[in-house]
Amino acid sequence: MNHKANVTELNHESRVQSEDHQSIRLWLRLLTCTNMIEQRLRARLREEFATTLPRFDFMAQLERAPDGLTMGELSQRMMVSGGNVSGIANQLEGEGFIDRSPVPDNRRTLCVTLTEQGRKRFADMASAHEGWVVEMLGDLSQTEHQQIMKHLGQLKRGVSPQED
Amino acid sequence: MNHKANVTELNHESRVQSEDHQSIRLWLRLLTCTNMIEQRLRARLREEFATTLPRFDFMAQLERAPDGLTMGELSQRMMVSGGNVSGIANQLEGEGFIDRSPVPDNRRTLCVTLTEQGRKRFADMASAHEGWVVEMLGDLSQTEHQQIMKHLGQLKRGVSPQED
DNA sequence: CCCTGATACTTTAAATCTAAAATGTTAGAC
DNA sequence: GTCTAACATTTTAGATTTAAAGTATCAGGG
Repeated sequence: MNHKANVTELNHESRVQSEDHQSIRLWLRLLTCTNMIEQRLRARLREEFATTLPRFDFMAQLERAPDGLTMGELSQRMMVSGGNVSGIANQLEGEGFIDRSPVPDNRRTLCVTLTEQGRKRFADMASAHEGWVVEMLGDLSQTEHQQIMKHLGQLKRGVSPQED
Repeated sequence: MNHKANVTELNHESRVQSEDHQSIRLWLRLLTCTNMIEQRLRARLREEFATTLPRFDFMAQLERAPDGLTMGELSQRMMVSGGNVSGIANQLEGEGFIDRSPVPDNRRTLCVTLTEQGRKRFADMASAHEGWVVEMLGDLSQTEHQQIMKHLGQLKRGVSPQED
């Protein structure tokens, strides 16, 4: 019995049934796509750079903010808890990839920046990372890319404006 | 200075810059959408049902498989490691929501099913969960829904067929 | 000045998650 | 029958994550 084709398709969406609401199907497909990509990126970063996705994300946020970011800004942008950011920052600081320096007018705040070594390290990883993402998503045509971006943009706006 | 509008927009995509590759932007937007939804669902499940997303996911997979699933099938469908599934199964079994029973023709395998109590418990959570998802994604029109599903389907197929 | 509440960050405790090793079972080769 | 490799699951060790509590700082009113 050859059920390989089925097996490779097993994921969150396996649970949908005909009576399921459209929105549930969409959510599960979204979750599946993200998990698939995330798992592959995670494995590659570990194999080739002995690092993790959150550590990469941390450095990526800093690379794009030449003036540095506060711990709180990093937490927001990475969409993880503050305690999480503290932990990763401790590691990266210990390894010499980032600096945490006090801000003159607010002693509560720390400004985090990449060190020169951190920038170099990130540059290596970033080009490999971009290659992996293009490998996974690059098959889509220009038009398809734009359409998906547009639709995810709508989706994002729909999710956002909710006050509890 | 009113920068509330900016603050609420901070997320993974904050790091994109004009020279970034299209595929990176798409990936970050996908990640942002998924994280936003996941965080809200996680909070609601905790507040209203004192449970977690992986536990909910575990039970959801079972609900849709009346004949039960093996531990391995659960691992695949939930897209998490086997050890993880063992841990959650221990909890849910201890609480009386699932059964793990041996399979006659293969003593390695366990068949996991929802107990009656588990089915009842899940039914409560599922209807609330569906409401939350519809609340977030339901604003999209029928056509938009279909288009996004189609595009994510393409994306999923593009990510999938990669052999390391 | 002294409170009060908000803010920025860190620490803590508990749950989750992973990769890898360990255990027990199966199937096929010989 | 015995060996070997593959398989299904659990266990282990360690890293990650979160929510919540804790610490320190700030800002404003009285």
